[in-house]
This record gives sequence, C-alpha cells and structure tokens, in this order.
Amino acid sequence: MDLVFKALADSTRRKILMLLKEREMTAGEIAENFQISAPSMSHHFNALKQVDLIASRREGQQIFYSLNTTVFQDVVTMMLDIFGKQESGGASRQRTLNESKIVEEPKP
Amino acid sequence: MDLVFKALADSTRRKILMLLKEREMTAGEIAENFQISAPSMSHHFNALKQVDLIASRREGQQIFYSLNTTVFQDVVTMMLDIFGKQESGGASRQRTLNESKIVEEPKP
DNA sequence: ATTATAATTAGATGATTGGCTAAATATCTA
DNA sequence: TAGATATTTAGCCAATCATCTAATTATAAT
Repeated sequence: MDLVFKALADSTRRKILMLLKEREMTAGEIAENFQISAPSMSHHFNALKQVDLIASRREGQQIFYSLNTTVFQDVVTMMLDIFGKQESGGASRQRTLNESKIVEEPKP
Repeated sequence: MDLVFKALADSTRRKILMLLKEREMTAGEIAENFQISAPSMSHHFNALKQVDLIASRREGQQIFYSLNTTVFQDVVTMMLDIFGKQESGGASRQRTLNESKIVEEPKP
C-alpha cells in the first residue's frame, strides 16, 4: 500500500492519470504533455504500472497506456479504514465520515 | 497535494492515524506502539501535522494529537477527479467507477 | 540488410527521506 | 532554584527518488 500512495505522491504521475482518464494514449503522446525526458517518463509509467494504476499494451512500435480503476477501490477502502466509522465516541474528535457521503450514480 | 500523499505513503504514519481514530493520544502514548525513537516519531507527527491530517494541543508537559478528517475530503475528491466519471467513452478502458459504489450508512 | 522510430533499460547524480544520537525547550515538582 | 519528565529541534547518515545521458530492444519501412 505504501507504493500506491508513493505512486500518487507525485504531481507528474497524477497528471498522467488525469490524461488517461479521457482515453488511452501512447507513451509518446503522454510525454508530449511534459517537459521531461522520455526515460524519466518511462520511469513514471513503471511506478504506476507496478501498483496497477495503469495497464499497458503494445501495438507495433507504440505502447498504449490506459487507466486501471481497480486499485482506486483499495485506496478508498483504506482511507475509510483510517478516517471512517470511529467506534467509541471520543470527545475531542472533529468530524466523522458519517456526515459525508460518496455515491456514484448509474450511467444513463 | 503531493505532501498529503507523501504523508500517507508511510505505514508508520498510517498506523498513527489508525491509533488516533479511536481517541486522541499523547506523543508518548503513540510512541509506545512503535519501536522507533522519540525524535523519529516527532518527525512523523510533523509530517502529518504539516498537511493537517492531525491536530495537536499541549496540556502541561504532554502534547495530545488527534485525527483531523477534513483533509480526507480533499483526498477523496481528488481521487474521484482522477478515477471517477469519465466523460467521453473510450473503448479500451477497463472498468469505470460506475460499477462500484461507496456508501456510508448512517450510524444507528 | 540497413536505417529510422518508439520506447525501454542501464548507470550516474543531486535531492529528499526515515532513522539515529545529542542537545535544546517547556513544564512540573521538590 | 534545581532536577525530572515529555517532547521537539539540530545535525548526521544510509537508502530511496526523480532526473539526466547513453546504450539497448523492438518494430517498421525502405
């Protein structure tokens, strides 16, 4: 789990994920959005792939990367584990998750 | 935002948050749960405090730390921003958030 | 086969991190 | 005021990280 948060703790990598949110892209296409050398980009792809935040597929000379949302579940579960549903009510805590809600509507 | 994820990308710090989930605790009390020197623990407290994941309050010689859940909101919002609700439907993506759901039940 | 293109792996470097010990600060108590 | 206790700050070190250039791999095209 350390590695997942580490992967997310870099704004370049988060921006990569944002780009892939719209559509899959080749390594080169992604790299165009940054002023970072191709090898460095490749390093970031690795970090994201290692923790399954993205998937890759080769097509000819190019490698397409796409977003993988399954790990998102794990992260949120762990966040809820930390912040959600305190059992015994301590006095000095500030706000519980019960006051908030995260719901996705079904696609029309 | 980098710093928040960085703060969470360490299992010692996540464990601290888990401890504080139950009740506020003094620096010493928290430290008892780890085999790490007091100064190192203090360093972790700093990392968490810097990004408002915890709050502190002095009472005599002791310093009480407590969980602060407000940043949790920000993190989840950003996660949804990355993973949630893709607009234009690309073909090769794997799974959208729409297939899953995160709901907190009201406390009975 | 040779050359060009897309991307990766290898290896080096400066910056950051997590741990330590030693020293400093803040508070309490005798 | 002096000493004890709780915690932090200062300074050091090994490990990790983000970046780079150079070299390598894989595929395509001539």
